[in-house]
Amino acid sequence: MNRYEPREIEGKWQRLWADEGTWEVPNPGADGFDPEKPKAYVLEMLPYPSGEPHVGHLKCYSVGDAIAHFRRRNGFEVIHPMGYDSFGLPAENNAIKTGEPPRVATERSIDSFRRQFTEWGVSIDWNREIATHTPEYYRWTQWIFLQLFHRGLAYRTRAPVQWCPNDATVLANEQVVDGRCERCGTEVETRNLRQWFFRTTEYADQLLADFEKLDSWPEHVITMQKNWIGRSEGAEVVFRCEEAGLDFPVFTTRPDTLFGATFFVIAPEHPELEKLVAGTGAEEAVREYVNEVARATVQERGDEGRPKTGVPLGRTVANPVNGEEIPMFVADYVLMDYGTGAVMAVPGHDERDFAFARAFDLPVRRVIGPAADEGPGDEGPGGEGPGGEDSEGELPYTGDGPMVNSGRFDGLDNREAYDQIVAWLDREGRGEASVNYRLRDWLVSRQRYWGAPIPIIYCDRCGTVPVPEDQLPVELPEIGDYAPRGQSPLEAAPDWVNTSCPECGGEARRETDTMDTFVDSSWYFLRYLDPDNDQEAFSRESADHWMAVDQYIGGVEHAILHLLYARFFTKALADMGFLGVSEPFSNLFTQGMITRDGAKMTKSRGNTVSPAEYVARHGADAARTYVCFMGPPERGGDWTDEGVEGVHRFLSRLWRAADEIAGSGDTGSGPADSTALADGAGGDTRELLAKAHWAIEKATGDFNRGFQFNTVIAAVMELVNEIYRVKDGLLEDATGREALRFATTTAASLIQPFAPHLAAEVYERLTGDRVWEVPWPEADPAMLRSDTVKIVVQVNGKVRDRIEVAEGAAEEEILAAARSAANVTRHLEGSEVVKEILVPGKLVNLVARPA
RNA sequence: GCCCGGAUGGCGGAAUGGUAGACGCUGCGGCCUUAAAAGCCGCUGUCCCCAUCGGGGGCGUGCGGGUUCGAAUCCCGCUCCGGGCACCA
Repeated sequence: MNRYEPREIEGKWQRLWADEGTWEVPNPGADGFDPEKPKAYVLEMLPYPSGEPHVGHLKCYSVGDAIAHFRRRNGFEVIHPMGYDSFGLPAENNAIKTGEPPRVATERSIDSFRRQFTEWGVSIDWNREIATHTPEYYRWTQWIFLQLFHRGLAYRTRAPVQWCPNDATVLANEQVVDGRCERCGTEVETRNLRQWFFRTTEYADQLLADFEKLDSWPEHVITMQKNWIGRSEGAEVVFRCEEAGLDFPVFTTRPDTLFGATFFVIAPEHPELEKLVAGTGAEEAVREYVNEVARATVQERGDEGRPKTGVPLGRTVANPVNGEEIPMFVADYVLMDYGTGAVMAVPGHDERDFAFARAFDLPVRRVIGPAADEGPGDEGPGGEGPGGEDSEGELPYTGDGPMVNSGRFDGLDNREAYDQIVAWLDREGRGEASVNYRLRDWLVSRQRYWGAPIPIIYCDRCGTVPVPEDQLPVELPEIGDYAPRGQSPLEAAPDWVNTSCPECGGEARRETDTMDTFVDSSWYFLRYLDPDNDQEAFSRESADHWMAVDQYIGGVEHAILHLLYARFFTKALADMGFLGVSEPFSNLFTQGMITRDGAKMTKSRGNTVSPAEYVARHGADAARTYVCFMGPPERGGDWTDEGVEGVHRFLSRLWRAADEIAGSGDTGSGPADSTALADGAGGDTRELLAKAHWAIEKATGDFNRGFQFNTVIAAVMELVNEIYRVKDGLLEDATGREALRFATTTAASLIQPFAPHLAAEVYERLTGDRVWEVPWPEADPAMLRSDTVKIVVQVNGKVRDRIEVAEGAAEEEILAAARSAANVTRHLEGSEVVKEILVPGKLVNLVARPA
């Protein structure tokens, strides 16, 4: 008998697939393109090539490849490309340390990734491979930047931005977590710099509304994005400071509490602050406070539990609803980059305003009573009933109720008052309904070397001039020193920086910042569709055919950043007429993280798993199948060596069964016909065939039901166990051998999405056919039925016996058999049956009561 | 604090109103072998009872209640663990 040698088998099939270009698919208009064939775009998130792929990659591409194979065998033309997110900080930081150019290290990593993906046997159309650091790619990243610029969606402005002192660059809001740099964990600082932004806020509403257009995204990812966009409805209300001659609009979600405003707060960065305090005598104290706030880290300022601080300004503003003059303060709990940078403070109905009022001993006024229907039957502590002093209720009160202390609105339900007050403000020209978002514009400038240069030139005469499209790409120059010094390392390449103005031809300077690498990965799925096009980023025709991505697979850690940016790009490109779809990813699958010894794998813990090592030891098929078998793929799992070995053992059993059957002499060729075989067959032959059809049914169902790969694989394991149970007996005769051949080829066929090499080998040996070209099997309903069914008999809900009855037996017949089952009669002794429940094909429950 | 997940044998998990623990791992036993490895076969939630093969019963899906003939599954109230958000007016 031969041994299962995965490395030999895998190498053989990988060479064949590469030589034949098995996974390559043609674009519309190309040779072999079939317009009738439905397409499926299966895509895993673009990997960042660093060193070697880790188990997270193994899982992602194993899951994605299983889906790709399954779709192909269900009749789809599957586009399944691969590339590299090859700009980015790790390569650059390595360059700073070692002096080795980032390109060299990056391309070495890319080679390693490509080699391993090949060794894993992932079914990739390598003709479409891209890498974002190549001029052929970033030329079009720059081109898209220019399109956004022309449309007003890319702009440059001076703004307070978050600066990471360690990485020496600014960061997008999304890249700051708890006041720290998401990448390196350093506390970020606020700096006031001129930077490039993409106007993501322009699409805030559409980004929210279009969740409707998605077929299947995990609910929690949608929730996370909704929270991130943070839409709030409210009103903009103008408060006027007559002494300073200034108007201060505020945004509030609670215009119904307007009569409760007892003071007014503006942010320390508010542009009118200096003008406002001039001549009040508070200038010095305010300046000191503002400086103090500026020194604090973003994290310190963001701490919610911190006591409220602030400084009175010696000015008042008039409350538009009642003309009341209320004092103004500057305080850092008001943020400049949300709303208008100023708030009306209603301490009676807002926690934060309440805390500030306590600290500064300011009046607190109730303007909404507790809801009248606090619950009549509700036995609250000291429930005094409606006659009690309900205005003594706890403040701040953030619930609903009737209006009080609100002039002509008193007595109204506060929801109703909300609408009336907004309408009144509108009529008086003092305010209007308004919507605010938490989402900010996307800061894309980075003061780093290893990214796509921003294609802009600054000319003293002409101002900010976009690089003409025919001069793209603006190539990244070679430089000698990559160390960041608070400005882009590109400043150190004078030949490159100094250029001529495309408009007037005079002396001009290039923009030296590069783009955030999330820009590169916001459109790569479009470049795959037309990777060699040197006239366009992608042709409209190719995008119309292949988009949207039918199944996107990746880690949940990209739930906000990458997915939001890619959605923004898609919408902008669609609005500019380059695309016919406005959502890039119809279906999203987020795979769970693999841990080791219950902990996240990190180099410092020393608990990392090298996929290459396991592929070398047990084969790619075992490694791939194992990561899909660990548990439901959307959940995480703990890697164990025994687990991989178990899967290897299973594949090995399948291989040896096939080897034995193939070596047993006269077997048929081509696929075995199980229907013909089943005709008149009994005993083990019949049972084996039935098990094979059961496995087809189970595997197909679980595949379609949210990619439950663990149970798909378990079903095939059961089939293989059944093959072993009957194998020795059935090898005796031709019919038995044919049944075994059918069961074994079925097992190979069902395991093919996970273990494509082994499946190809087994299938070819037993049928002469290529399994990846064979349609996904279909279960024969006739084979799923059996002549008899086992029925569980319960007495009062407890299982007491099992009976076997003919399929389709009459109800009375089954109940009679149930009542007379040996162990049932014992439990019914001295009782009478008062109710009989029959679940067809499953169970009988006899409800008995003492007689 | 708010919003999402999750909790089932020694372990990963299966079962989404109808036999709890499929499948895999671990462990134990048997066969094969001079021996070992590999392989093959069997057992493996827990406690108890009768017994020779075997058979029977109690308990059991984080905790407490409820609905139902029947609940891991549905409802109400908790506990713990994981993730996300958090001075966003």
